[in-house]
Amino acid sequence: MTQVLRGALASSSAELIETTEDAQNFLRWIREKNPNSPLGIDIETGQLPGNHLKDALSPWKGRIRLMQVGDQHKGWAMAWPNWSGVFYEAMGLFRGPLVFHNISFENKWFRLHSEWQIPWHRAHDTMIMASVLYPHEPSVGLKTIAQKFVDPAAGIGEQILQDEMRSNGYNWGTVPVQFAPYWSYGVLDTIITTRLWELFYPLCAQGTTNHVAYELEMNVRRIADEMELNGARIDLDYISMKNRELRAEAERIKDHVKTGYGTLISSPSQVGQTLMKMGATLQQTEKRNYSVDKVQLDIVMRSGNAEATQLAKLVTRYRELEKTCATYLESFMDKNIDGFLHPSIKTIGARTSRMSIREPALQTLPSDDDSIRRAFIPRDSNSRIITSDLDQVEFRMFASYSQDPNLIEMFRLADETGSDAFTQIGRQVYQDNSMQKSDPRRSLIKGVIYGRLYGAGVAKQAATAGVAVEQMQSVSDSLDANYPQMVEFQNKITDHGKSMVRDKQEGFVNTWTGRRITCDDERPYTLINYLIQGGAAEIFKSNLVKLEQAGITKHLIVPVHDEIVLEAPEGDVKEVMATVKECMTTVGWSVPFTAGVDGPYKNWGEKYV
DNA sequence: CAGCCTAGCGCG
DNA sequence: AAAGCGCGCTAGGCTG
Repeated sequence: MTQVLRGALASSSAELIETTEDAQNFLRWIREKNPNSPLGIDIETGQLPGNHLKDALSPWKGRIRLMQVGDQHKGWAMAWPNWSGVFYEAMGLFRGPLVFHNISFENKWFRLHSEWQIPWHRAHDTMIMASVLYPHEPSVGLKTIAQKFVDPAAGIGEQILQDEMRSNGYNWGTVPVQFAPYWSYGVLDTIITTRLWELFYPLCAQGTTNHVAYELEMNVRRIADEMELNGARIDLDYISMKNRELRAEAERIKDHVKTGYGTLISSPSQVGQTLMKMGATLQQTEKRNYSVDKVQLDIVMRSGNAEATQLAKLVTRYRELEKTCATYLESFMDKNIDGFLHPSIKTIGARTSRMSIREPALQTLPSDDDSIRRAFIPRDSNSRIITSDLDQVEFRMFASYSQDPNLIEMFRLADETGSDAFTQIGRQVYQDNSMQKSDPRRSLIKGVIYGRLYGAGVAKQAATAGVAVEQMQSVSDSLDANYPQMVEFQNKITDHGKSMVRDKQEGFVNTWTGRRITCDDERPYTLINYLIQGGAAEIFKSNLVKLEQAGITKHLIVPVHDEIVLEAPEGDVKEVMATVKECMTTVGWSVPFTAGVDGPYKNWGEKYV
């Protein structure tokens, strides 16, 4: 069946393979293709009959329904798995570049449902290209990007398909493959993707400033997919036991507060009103409500009013229980598949290129106690958990950039003697060689340094540390006296940003890979943070590539900004730990990036006790 | 009822 | 002169 596409890209055509003759025509078309010109690949998936609609997008739960292949002008669709053999044959014939928009999606489906696997060395992703080239774009989805760069009408296909599906009562699981709007607009996506490649590839090919970041991101995407597929094993017995216990306590508190005060404990506005009636003083938020966050409740608890103190205590405890149960334990029970969590890793999650993880948010597990992390266990009883953290990666990067000789020497000494960098600074700044890591002055130093990296002023640094501004100012002054080039470098970056904004240009920094990160016009002071946070994220990503090259991708579980969690069979633990240490270390900077390796553990929580 | 916003809170 | 950076999730509350 042939369709001439309407609307956007009107001169393009799409064909559905329904007979062996169609298949032969498709294979002839593939053979005659110019191998230097790319082939776009896209799939449509759906939930299994009787399953939930949301399962349509999960490679662990859904099924592939349609495969589409196309170039800038013409594309083909074929039902899966009926014509999978023809697809495999075509992939064997074509040796040129393959282009996807969001390769991670297709990759995981191919990994779980296909004999053919993506040849990554000649694979491209126009979504990753867009993310690297235009980090400020709010959305890099195919429709949005195509409307902007290919054809303002590029979104019409999806709209027509949606309307047609609705009026026929179809969804992604039930729509017949032969339904023309379905397969023809599926084909259109490959045509659009190939055209995006034509626009973007020259901007990130070898020789361009974006090339290093693009290659890094393609590699990281492949590795992140393997982590998603590996999954994180969780202890369901422990989780349900813990949840029952904490839920019961939460319900008791909730009922008690409802009957005792007539207040819905989970409602900040009701809690605020009740506390005010009890005579507490609360800060107002921008809206009319009173603020009842942790800081305000702490103040209430210290104010002396017994009744208000009691309620504040209950609210604090309730929130802790609610967070633990809802965000973590129950979310894990809901999302696990056969005892494994397969989170979704967005490899360019932040504008600084940091990764983010969803469903569930495995980067935000509590670290002040072990109750959640101990739910994470190795995949089998013979394996152990290992973790590796970069040592002060952002501070080290700041130090290298600053080129401050005292700071560089301080790190050299700290690494040589195996001592903690902030303690080492304390010894120098306070002229006290007996200073230990537990010294309270250490945390002030750490507060000033990270506060600066984030763009905070001394007042904010003092407030965060809970000390007087004068005290913080004196720490800050001492640091500047000892390491003057730190603040000079910071000023250089911010001043450059400010002057760019004054000249009506975007303020930006280039990270060490060449990646360009822009700031909001009114916030040039964020550039120093972007440079460091972005650069550190890229160091960590490079380490992931080294881990893959060392052959231990199958052991990777979850990345946490500057930490990687792994597992390994007990017998291999020693060797894996040595490999991890090596891969997580980067030399060649004025201050090297070092890493610790911890374990082996029987669960992730053992690291936190 | 879905979709969106805010307040609040978890992490590096 | 000063400016806290970056995320995801949940409950309550409001809107269309």
